[in-house]
Amino acid sequence: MGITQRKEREKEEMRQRILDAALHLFREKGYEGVSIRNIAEAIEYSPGTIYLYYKDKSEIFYALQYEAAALKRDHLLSAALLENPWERLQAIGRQYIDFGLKHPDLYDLLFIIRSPMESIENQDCWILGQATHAFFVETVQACIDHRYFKSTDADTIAFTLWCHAHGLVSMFVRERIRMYPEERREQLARDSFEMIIKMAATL
Amino acid sequence: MGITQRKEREKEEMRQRILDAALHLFREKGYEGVSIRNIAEAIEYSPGTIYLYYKDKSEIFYALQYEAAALKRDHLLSAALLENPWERLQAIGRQYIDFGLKHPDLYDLLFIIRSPMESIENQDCWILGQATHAFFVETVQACIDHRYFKSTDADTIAFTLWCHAHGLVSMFVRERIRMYPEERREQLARDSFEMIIKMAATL
Amino acid sequence: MGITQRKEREKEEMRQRILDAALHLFREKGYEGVSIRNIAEAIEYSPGTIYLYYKDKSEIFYALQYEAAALKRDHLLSAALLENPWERLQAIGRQYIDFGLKHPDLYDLLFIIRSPMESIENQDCWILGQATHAFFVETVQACIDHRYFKSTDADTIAFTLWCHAHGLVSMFVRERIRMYPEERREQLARDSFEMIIKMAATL
Amino acid sequence: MGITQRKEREKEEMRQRILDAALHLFREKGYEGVSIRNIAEAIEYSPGTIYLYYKDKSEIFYALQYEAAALKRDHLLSAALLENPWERLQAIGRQYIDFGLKHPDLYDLLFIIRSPMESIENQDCWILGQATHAFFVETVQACIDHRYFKSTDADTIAFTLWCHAHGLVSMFVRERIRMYPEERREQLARDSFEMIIKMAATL
DNA sequence: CATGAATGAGAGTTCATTCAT
DNA sequence: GATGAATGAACTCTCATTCAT
Repeated sequence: MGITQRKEREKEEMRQRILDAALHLFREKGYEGVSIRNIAEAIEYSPGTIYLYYKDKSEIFYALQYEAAALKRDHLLSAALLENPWERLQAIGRQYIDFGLKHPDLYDLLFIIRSPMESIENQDCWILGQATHAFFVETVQACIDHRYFKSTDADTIAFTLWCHAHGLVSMFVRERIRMYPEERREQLARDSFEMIIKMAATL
Repeated sequence: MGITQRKEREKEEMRQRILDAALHLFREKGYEGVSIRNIAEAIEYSPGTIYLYYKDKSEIFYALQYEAAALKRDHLLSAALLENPWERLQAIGRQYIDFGLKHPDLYDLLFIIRSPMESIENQDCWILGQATHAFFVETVQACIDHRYFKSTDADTIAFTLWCHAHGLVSMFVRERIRMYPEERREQLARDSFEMIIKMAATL
Repeated sequence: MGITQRKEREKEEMRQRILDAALHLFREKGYEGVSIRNIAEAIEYSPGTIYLYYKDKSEIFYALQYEAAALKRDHLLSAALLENPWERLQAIGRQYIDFGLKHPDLYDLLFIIRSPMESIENQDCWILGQATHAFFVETVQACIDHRYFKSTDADTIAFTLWCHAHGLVSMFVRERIRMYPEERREQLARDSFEMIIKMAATL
Repeated sequence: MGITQRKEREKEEMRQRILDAALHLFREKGYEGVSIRNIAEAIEYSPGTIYLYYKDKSEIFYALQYEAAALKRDHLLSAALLENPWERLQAIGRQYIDFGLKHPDLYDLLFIIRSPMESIENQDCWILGQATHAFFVETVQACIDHRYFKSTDADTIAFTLWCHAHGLVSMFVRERIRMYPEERREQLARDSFEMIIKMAATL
């Protein structure tokens, strides 16, 4: 019994090691830089070994996405603690953007990359994402309930705010922010966030 | 005399056929799916033939991007005709989003795809993009001048609106809109656009 | 008749232009740099046109070799004028080496490059080469006749001297002279030539 | 235990097989005729397999060169044993030429072929070559020290002798010896060697 | 459990050559 | 006489994946 457990644990550790290496490569060299061979090299195992822990490359990819989703959830945790829904909403937005700018690769993985999204294999990640999203919508609803907004369409409000945040981060992640001079970018992001908050307050 | 013209036309047609094939592949299988060999196969020519029309792969890519940029500009032309700046601004936004939803592949090419952006070879496309963007910012400024906004920070207003529109379209293009049931998506997009317009009116 | 002649002349001019371009490319980028396309580009004609003047690539190659052989012969002409056989022999050697060091690419073409030597197409070049060589052997023989050498084996003497000169030049042309520091190379070549002359005088 | 050894041996055998095939192709079709695909075909493996044993094409080339250098050194070993410097020098020359005539392809590889000579990757071969050359020069020096030569310029003497030997072998390797009828070639080589030795004795 | 050897497919490119026009 | 379009084969190299050991 203990043996089985240990084996199980060791297996999990190996999977994690593979994931860590993959994530590392992903951050360093982008999507193209992640190849089975590269991962194998990084963890100092043979390419074949990878297949003992993951069926194929896409499985690693999904696991990576899940990992990113979990990290993102953790990043929003501090915001979740705020009781006041309006403050909480602002904090969520701030942290969401912060996450995206701090971990562009992970954000990319979650919200931009083209991947076989439809595949059911990615369920875990999907569920996690939906939970986070639900929590966001609920916070908007709470704001409505507490009369922070006159509008009562929680979904549209949430979607609109998300559009802004996603658009903002995406421009950084995929470098369309180059439209603006480097020294103004950060300030612009901050100002735009303030502006959307102020705008939202009028809803 | 006519011969030269015909030849010229045929050459142009061939270039277009290559571009069309490339775009098609791009839509179907994403950037990775576009290979010289693939294109060649699609148009039923040998791989070498492609090189008679485009120097290398990236040139095809740039041509594609330029084409997309031109189409997008054309798509926004009708909006440009409106005299009233506030109405013009709304029209620009509407058309921008409309373009993105109607031509997700082109939008992707322009605003999402990872590509050798820094390369100067893509100058034409870049210039075109900047012109369009400048026109957008000028319209915002015109709105300010005509007292449609109290805020006078044209750049931030423009950026914020762009963030929203880009975020919205991006979710469709890269299928993160799957978070929402299919039958609600379009309505949500419309509602969100209305909402951002209403919000903007309070600036 | 005049027309035929003009045509003939024009054809010859074109062949020469092709050859010049080929030679130019050969000098600039080495053997690999000479491709039908490259030549065509250089003379601003289409690749197909080349085939109207030369059957295939190897024919150009042979013509090039002949050209090189003629240039080399011309280079040795001044030596041929000397009456005294011993002085003439020295001059031939000096000029031979001089030619090789000044035109390493041509020397390569003539004496080093692997080519379908056996092919009869190269006859012209071959004949020219033999003539030059015969003249060299005759000069050795003349030295013998005038008692500059005690040995009477003209062939072996000629061959030995040629070995030295060819070895010397070859080391430069194919860069095995790198064995020696750059600043000493030229001096070494000169000294060695003096040495072989002095040695020869003892024969 | 034995397994590791066997694997190691098998790997080495495979590397050797690749090298042999490469050398074979090299002999048959010259440098241009050696391609990864060709080698793969020759050993009846897939092209990719080659890359499991050699990083890239140039590595194979370097390995080949090194092998040739080692064989050549071995070929000269017997000469090295002779105590008398003058006899040793003659033996070195004889063996050098003998090596070149017996293994024209290897000689070509070492002393004629155009290759990325400057590359440091070829260090091993380079070092080996320099050692051999140093030994040769030292022998000349020893001859000087023992008054076999009056001249004291070891470098020039060595270089001159090398020029002769290299030129002689080169003519055979690159077939310029065709200038002479086949039945005389060998004799000519022998005679010329005798002649250069006799000449050297007068230095 | 892990390996290492191997594969087949595919990438972007270049080339000599042909041929209808 | 000249062109330009096209081909097919070749090039080096990388990759995900499989499988006997």
